[in-house]
Amino acid sequence: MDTRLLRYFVAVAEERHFGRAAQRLHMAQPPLSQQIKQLEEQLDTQLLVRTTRKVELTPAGELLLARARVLLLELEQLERDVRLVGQGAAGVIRLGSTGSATFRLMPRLIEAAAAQMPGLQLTVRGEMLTPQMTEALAEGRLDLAILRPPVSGQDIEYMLLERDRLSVVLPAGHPLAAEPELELAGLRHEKFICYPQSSAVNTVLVEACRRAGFVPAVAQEASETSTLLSFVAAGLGIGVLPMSQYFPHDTKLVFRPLRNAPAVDLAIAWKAGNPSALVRNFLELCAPLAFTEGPSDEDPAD
Amino acid sequence: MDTRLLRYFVAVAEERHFGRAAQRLHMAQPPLSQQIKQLEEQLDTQLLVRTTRKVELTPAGELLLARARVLLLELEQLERDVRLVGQGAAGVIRLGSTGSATFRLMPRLIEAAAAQMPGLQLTVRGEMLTPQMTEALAEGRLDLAILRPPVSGQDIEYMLLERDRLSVVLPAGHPLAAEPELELAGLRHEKFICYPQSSAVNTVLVEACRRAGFVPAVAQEASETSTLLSFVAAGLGIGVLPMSQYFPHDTKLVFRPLRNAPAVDLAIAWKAGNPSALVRNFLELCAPLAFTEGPSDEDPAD
DNA sequence: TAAAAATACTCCATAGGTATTTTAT
DNA sequence: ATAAAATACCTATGGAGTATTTTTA
Repeated sequence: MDTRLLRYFVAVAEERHFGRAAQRLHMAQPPLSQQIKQLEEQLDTQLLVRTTRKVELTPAGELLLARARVLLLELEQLERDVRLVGQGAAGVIRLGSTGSATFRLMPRLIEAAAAQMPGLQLTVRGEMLTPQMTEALAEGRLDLAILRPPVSGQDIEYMLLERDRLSVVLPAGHPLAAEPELELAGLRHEKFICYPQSSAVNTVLVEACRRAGFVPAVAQEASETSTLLSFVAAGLGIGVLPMSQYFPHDTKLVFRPLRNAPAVDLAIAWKAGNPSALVRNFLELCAPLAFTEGPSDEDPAD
Repeated sequence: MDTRLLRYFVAVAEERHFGRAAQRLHMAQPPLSQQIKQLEEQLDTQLLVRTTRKVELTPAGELLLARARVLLLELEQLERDVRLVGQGAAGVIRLGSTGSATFRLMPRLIEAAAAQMPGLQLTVRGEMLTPQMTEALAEGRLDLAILRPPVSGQDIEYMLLERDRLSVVLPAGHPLAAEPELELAGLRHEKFICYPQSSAVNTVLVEACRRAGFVPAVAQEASETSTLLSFVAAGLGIGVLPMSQYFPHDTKLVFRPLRNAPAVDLAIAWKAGNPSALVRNFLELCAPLAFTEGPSDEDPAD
């Protein structure tokens, strides 16, 4: 059974008149009569009772009319949806994210997506680490990931969203809090509250310390920024983290910039090759949100 | 979008191979490639990624595959259902019935219908009177009615299902209970518990009494048989009702046949003209259930 | 280089058009 | 008598076939 025949039947059944239905279908009456007859033969069932004065539906015709309408609407909807997905205007993006993007960058992205890509459904998995995310991208378990470069090796492309710099967070009474700006080398005897070993920030920190000639002493690991800050506030050690992570929530904490602070970038990454139209559209949406030097809306000093 | 194209697409998407899909569709590969290309052009959307080694689905293709399968199944189901309704194997019959058929005849009909016409849905309205039912049939509010002839006039056809005869029911101590068989004329001085005036049984009774030379004195009307019998048992009067209504439920009641008992028939009626295939099938199913003399499985005497 | 999809072309089935007839009110 | 559907016949679009080329793993 062809959708064309269904459309023809619905037109005739609704108009109860072959002539008017033919007009509505932009065709002549005789071929319409033929096609309806053919439909009835195909279904081996009389659908219409015709006299020269009126056209009436048989019970089978009533059933067909009701259900054909629904089917045709569903088909139309399907066509629309396929078009939307094809144009990258609708669909699901599985987005991984580092924990430190959750509170500043992610809300902006989600807001922008909701406004500009209403057909997009974002499935966010937060609190992931860079190697986890690159692996998930490579294996197709994620479509996009917000992570901190560097990216180990293969098959991952990315676009910078934010260029950030490391800064130091100290407990309020700490002697180094007297200095307006700190040197990394001056921290060699401190105890550090660190992000997990495999995290991008920790990788950058350890490498920077190595260049400054020491290995940082890890007092405690903390996988979330809030935990890390509370450990620092409790005096368990000092923290080193991206400036953007700071906002003045606690008087027991003091932030100090680092001279020649190592850069930590935030980027959106995808598997190299052909990202889907949807992913491409989302990346276009991200591009204007990207900026290259630390936060501008908040002052990280003190 | 044509169902043919959907079928083609589903075949290719499932086989992930144009050649095999073409085989499955009993056609050559080149026209299949062309048709899929055409579908993609119609939808303005790439559905498949082809290389010479493998065929893969785009997100739009995945969506189309999933939903096209559903749509095609629905279409198939619709075709089946229309066929069933067309052949009168499925659909709804609105069946009216006189109250006195509810306990003997109706269960047999319903059982037979459930067994032989599983697609049939019977909507039964019981406790109706003959004139109500003929009117409802004429106006198309009922498809069939189980009623007692005669049918007043117009446009109603019927088939006899049961030929029954009137009998008398007496309170146990009644003088007439001594007789094994009664004459209607002998009841001229009795008080009667009657069915409603417009009921078919009452019509037959009044006419029979008129011919016997009297007008029955109505002590009480009762629209249901059970009510009527309880009034008789209470000694409020005697009853006259079809033999088939009797079964020995009460020792306070005595049944006696009437000599030359007037016939009361039970028939199934429909609007004259072209009953639908469904109604015709149901009538065919009823025909073998019809019988012409009173109950054979139960003995109405005493 | 070999398997598979795409292209080029040909053909014919059939959807749709026009002219006319039949039918029911 | 007339409006409307059915029939008869014709045309041409496009779906499907065969032969061949292109592509990429």
